[in-house]
Amino acid sequence: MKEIAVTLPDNSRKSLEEGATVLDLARAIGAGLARNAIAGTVNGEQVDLSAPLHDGDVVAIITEKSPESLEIIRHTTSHLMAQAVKSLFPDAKVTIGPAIESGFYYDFDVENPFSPDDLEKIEAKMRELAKAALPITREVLTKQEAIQLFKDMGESYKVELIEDLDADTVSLYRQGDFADLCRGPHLPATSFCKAFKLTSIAGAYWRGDEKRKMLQRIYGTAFADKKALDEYIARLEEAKRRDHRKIGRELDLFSFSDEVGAGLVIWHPKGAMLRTILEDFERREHLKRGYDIVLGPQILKKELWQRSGHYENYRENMYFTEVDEQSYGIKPMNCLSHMMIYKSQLRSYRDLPLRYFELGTVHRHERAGVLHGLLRVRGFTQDDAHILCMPEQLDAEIKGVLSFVSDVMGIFGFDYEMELSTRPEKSIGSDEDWERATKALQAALEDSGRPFEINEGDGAFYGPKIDIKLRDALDRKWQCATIQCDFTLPERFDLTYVAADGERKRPVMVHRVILGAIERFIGVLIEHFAGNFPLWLAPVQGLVLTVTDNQIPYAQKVFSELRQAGIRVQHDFRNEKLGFKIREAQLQKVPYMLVIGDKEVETETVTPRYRDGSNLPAMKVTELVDFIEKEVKRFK
RNA sequence: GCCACCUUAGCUCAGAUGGUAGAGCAAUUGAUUCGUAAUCAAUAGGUCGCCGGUUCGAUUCCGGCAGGUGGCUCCA
Repeated sequence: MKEIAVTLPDNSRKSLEEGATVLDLARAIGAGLARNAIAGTVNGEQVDLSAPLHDGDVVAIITEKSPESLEIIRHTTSHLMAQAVKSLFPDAKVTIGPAIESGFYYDFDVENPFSPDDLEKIEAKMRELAKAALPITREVLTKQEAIQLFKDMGESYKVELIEDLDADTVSLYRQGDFADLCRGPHLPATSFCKAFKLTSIAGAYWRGDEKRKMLQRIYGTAFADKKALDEYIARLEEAKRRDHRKIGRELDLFSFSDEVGAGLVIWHPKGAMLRTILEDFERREHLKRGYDIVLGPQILKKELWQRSGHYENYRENMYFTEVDEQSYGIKPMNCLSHMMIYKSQLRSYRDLPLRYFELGTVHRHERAGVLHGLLRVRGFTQDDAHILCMPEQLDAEIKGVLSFVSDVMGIFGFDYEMELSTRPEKSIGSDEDWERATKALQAALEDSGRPFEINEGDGAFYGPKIDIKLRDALDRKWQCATIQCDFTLPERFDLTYVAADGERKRPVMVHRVILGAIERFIGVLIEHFAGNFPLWLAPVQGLVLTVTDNQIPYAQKVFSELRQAGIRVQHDFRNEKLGFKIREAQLQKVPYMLVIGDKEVETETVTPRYRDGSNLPAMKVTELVDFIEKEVKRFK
């Protein structure tokens, strides 16, 4: 018998008989490894345990503990689900079923949509099939054979997929009487699916195209073992507790009203205070960095929107109002007034860069189905700025914005993800402009030292952009900061500056937001802190509590002194037991409860209790003010 | 906009196979003056999202609309 040798991850070599598989290798290394093995990596490519090895291969065994195992487990579980669906609903046509970040899904074309009861039936069937321990086998067919096979099965979506594939052969996985087109790899048998749960049903367009048929998508999740699944479910429950819509109501921050309109936020006193704190913070930070604060009107003449191209490209999302036979567009963006400010006088290269900052409230008619709490609304305020600069200043300006983003996110304790979107097929502007702008964005990203992704062809038609995304409690990504280069508007509005040589030149425009929309940012902020805002952001920093009615006169004095010192305090002098008042303050997540009983009256002090339950020593009001001011300065 | 589901008191939720509804918390009133997560009692509170249809009768069945939830699509 011939022997082959393979290399393991630790660079050791192992000799095997010719024809040995990944599983044979695992066995040769150890029985325990063979038991835990679920797949392998050969020369950098993931393969099944049953894949044969060749002389010189570099091989690694994937076990349940390997980071890459989750995707394989989920992918196989999605096949298991498809098998269950086919067995319960033989008329269902299968389409695609990948693993995703939080689990997996599979799309089916069925006559009648699935009901929640169906979900339970399908899950039960999956358990039955898993228990049956059906081996999962791989075979390779020619494209023609595969098309014929799926045609015979009546799986027209699969036929379409295979026809579009750019390959001579395709691989097919079988388990029991179920077969699916798939690249793999997969678990060796259905019994390896040990911990899964179907989570929801949704509609989804075939191939993501809203003009094509809507399929039924079933979402589920799967893990290596029950413990990990339970942890995931616990995380979901925690996310529900942190939901900004729930906390927003409980802390009385904001509301929506169908009498007012969908997607229009009503800020209550505490929410409006939180907003104001953020806005003040923003104004200070922008002034520090050389921005000028500007302010434009809410409505601008329709003709101006026609000139900018918004009327042509964005009209569907705009609100209009007509007065005295003149149509006005309610602004969906803030750029136009900023352009008008630039144009209000002749600009010299010595004036540039100009950075106009506006906390600009905009209205966009987002489609009804997309609204989501504070995270997707129809009226919102952006921390918007437009930088007008010479092309050669672009690099420095973009770096400046990125470091601004980094500073601000650091203060809030947010981690974020960055994406660079490049020139789409439909776009305007010269190759040279695009290249310069894209390079500037990329250089700034590289300079930041953080990882980033590139979305080829995903830029705006008027220029490339950097998107910065934060995650909500459910790990959904929301775009907050964005930096976009724009070649159109300076052109359309004929913006110029006088260069050193006396020539008129065209400035470059950068649109950018740091927090994005204040509404969305607050939504993410609420979930991030679960409503426990740090002292500098807390709309109510302290609550003065009396033990009995006897302390009210002194407590009143303390309360006014704190107010005068600029501390955001409220009081609770109700005739309730202290325990009850503490409980309420705790539920309101007030950082400091300032307890006043006979002791404090006598010594002219207050005893602060932090919301984590710890007590500070009794202190004078002036000491408390100093303490709070210090904490606020540390953004704590 | 599309698919599915949901809408009952301020909030969280029960409920009747069609005969106009209940709990807890909150609110109000009274008693209690009690030092670190719920004092006790009483009272009040709902055209059962809105508009149509079927029916002797609709909160319940059907249709439309509005709002919401989870997705899809979109996101200049």
